[in-house]
Amino acid sequence: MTATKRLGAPESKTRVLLLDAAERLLLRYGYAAVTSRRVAAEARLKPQLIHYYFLTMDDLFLEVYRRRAEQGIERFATAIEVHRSLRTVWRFGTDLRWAAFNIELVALANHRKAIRDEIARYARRFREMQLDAITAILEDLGVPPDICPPIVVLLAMTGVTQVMALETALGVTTGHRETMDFVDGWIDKGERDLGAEQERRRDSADVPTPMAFRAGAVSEEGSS
Amino acid sequence: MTATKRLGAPESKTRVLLLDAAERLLLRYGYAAVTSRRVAAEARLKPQLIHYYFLTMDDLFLEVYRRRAEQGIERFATAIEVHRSLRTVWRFGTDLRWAAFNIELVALANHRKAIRDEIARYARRFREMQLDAITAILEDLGVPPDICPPIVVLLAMTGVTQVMALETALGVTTGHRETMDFVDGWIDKGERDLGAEQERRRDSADVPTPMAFRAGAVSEEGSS
DNA sequence: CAGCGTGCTAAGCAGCCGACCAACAATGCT
DNA sequence: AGCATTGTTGGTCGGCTGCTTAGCACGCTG
Repeated sequence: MTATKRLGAPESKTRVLLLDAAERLLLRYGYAAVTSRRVAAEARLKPQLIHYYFLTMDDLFLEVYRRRAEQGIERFATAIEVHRSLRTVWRFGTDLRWAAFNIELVALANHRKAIRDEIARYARRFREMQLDAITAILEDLGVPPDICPPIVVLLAMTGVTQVMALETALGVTTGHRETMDFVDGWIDKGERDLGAEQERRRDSADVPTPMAFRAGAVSEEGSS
Repeated sequence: MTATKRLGAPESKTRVLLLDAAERLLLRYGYAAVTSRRVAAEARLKPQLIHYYFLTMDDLFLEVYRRRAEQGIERFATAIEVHRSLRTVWRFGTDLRWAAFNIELVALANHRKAIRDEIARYARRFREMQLDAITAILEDLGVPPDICPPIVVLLAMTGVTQVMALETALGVTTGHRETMDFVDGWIDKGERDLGAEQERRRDSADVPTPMAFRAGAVSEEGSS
C-alpha cells in the first residue's frame, strides 16, 4: 500500500562512514557545509548512498546528533558514578569539542523544527542529570541550597565552558587559562574545606555518608 | 583603468532596508536563510539591489554585523559611564537578543574566513572594554584581584547569559528565572556590603569616588 | 534453477543559489 | 536645455542543492 521507500540497514558499515563524515564536516566547516554531495565526498562514497541510508538530510543530522548525545549522557552517567564530585561535572563540561558541537547544532536548529525538538529533548534530559548530580553533591558537602543554589552552579559552569568554546572558535582565548585554573583551584578548596566540615559533622550526628564520598576515589580504596 | 564596479551610496535608505531585512532573517531563521533573494523579498525589493549595494553576500553579512557591534560597543561605553557598576555589566550582557545574534554569527564564521576575522576583532575589543570596566569596578569595591579575578567574573557573567540564550532558543528555560534572581541579589548584596566597607576606608584615606557610583539609574530601553 | 532482498550506482529532475550585464528611470548639476 | 550620476530592473549564466527513478550485481533461500 504505502510503498515505503527502501532503506539500508541501520548497522551497515557504510552508514557509519557517512555519519562520521557528516560529523567531521559539521565540526570543521559548520552545518551549511553538510550537504549530500560533500558528505559523500568526505566519506569517499557516492552521493546517492546518503538517500539510500537516510530518508532526508534532516534524518542524517538527527542521527549524527543522537549518536553524540547518547554517548554524552552515557559517559556522564558512568563518570559521575565513579567519582561523584563537582570536579567531575566541571571536567565533563570542559570538553570544548562537545560545546562546539552543541553551538553548531543549536544554530542549525534555529530553522529546522524537527531538529530543534530532538535537541531540546536531549538538552532537557542532560540538564536534569547534571542538576541531580550537583544537587546531591552540594548536599553531601553540606552547602545550603538557598545560599548556593545547584541550578546556579550548573548554569555558571556550563556557561563558562560554553563561552570559552565560542571564543576558541573565534581564536580569542584571553583569560581562558586563568579561568580554568581559578575554577580548578576553587573546586579544590571548596571540596577540601567542606569535606572537612562534613567530617566534623559526621562525628557528632551519625548520618550515613554516601559511599562515593568516603576518602577520595572509590577505585583507590577498593583496589588493594 | 580598473573599472571598479558601481556601488550604491552607503547612506542610502534602500541599503538600510536591506540590512534590516537581512538581520531579521538572520535572527529568525538562521544564517542559511539569508540569501539574496530572500533578503530582497523580506525587504520588498528586487534581488539585484543587493549586488548593487554590496559587492558580495559576505559583505552584506559583515555590514549587518558591524552595525550591531558598533552599536553594542557604543551603548556599553555610555552605560558604564553613566553607572559604573557590576549591575550595569550584568544587565548589558543579559540582552538575549544580542547573545543569540552572536551565536548565529559564530556558527556562520565557522566557514567564512573573512567574517570570522571581523567578528574576532570586535569580540576582542568588546572583551577588553568589559574587562577594563570590571577591573575598575572591583578595584573601587576593594575586591582583591587574586581572590576574585576580574576575568573570571567576566567570563562567568557572559557565560551564564550565553547559555541562557542558547537554551531559550531551544525552548528550555528551567532555572533561568532563579539564576537571574540569584545573580541580581548577589550583586545587590555585594555592592552594598563592599560599598559600605569602601565608605569606611574612604573616611580615613581621602580617595575620590567615581561619580557614576552614586545611586543612579541605567537608562531603560525597549526593543525596536 | 528462479525468486528475492540487499548494497550500490548512473542519470536526471526541478529548484534555488550568487553573481553579472545591459538597459532603463530618476535625480541633480551646469 | 544637456549631461552625468545614481537608483532600479529584466534577463541570464553556471553551479550546487535535495531527492527520485530505474536498474545493476551479488548472495541467500526456496
